[in-house]
Amino acid sequence: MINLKHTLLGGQAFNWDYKNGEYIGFFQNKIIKIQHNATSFDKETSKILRLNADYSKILSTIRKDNHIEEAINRFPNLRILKQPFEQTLLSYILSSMNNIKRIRLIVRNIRDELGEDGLFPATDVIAKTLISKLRELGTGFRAKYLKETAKILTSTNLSKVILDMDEETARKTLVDLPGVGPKIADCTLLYSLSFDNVIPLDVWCTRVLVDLYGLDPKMKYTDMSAWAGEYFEGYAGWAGQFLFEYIRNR
DNA sequence: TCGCAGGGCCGGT
DNA sequence: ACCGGCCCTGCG
Repeated sequence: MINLKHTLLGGQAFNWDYKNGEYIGFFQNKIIKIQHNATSFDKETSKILRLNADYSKILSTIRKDNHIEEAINRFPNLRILKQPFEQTLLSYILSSMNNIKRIRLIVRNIRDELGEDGLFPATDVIAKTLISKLRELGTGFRAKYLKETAKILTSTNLSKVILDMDEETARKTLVDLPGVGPKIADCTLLYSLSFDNVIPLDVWCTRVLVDLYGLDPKMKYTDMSAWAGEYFEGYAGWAGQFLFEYIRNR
């Protein structure tokens, strides 16, 4: 059984709700529903949930100490999602200096005011929306970043070519976008592009690495990231997700 | 109540 | 490399 609750409603997606026994996710081109007790999934849902990932191998690789062990036991069958690129990137632009509850609210404001039929709006719609309108929806200082990045996505073939890039090339490309720094780039690399050894170092994950793993809090982002990547041997992203949920819910 | 902090990033120095 | 500022609001 997939841990749908913590996978869909945890920290890696902002577009799912739980209602009447089913999880409902809104995307730019479709609504996806998953029964809470589902044991089989259609092709599309399987792809999003990454059912073909070698879960037992991932777990056996990252089980390196008591902290991660506890986190895994606390959130059994937690998965990393594979989410559509543009919506993921745009949503995470809203995450900077924000909290999850409010990010979820803003994402819904954008859906309700700019989207149609309950869908998240197409990227070109966001690109054409006035900054003032975006600010009305609660985006704050991120409004111009959201619009500018949306404009770049609609006027280039970035969304297509990034799918064939290696990790470093993709990261550099992402960081060049307005409102996208190392953290948001890493979220996109992991939650959409499936680079499993990328660990988005937000305040929570940094706190874990400092408090539980003894890293120097003054370490630079890239150094801390490299440490985690080596320690968790290819699956730092998965380890980070367990630890993130663990520390946020303790 | 009130001040801090929230899945950071940008621009100036 | 470092640091102040930033929209807005949830939370203790």
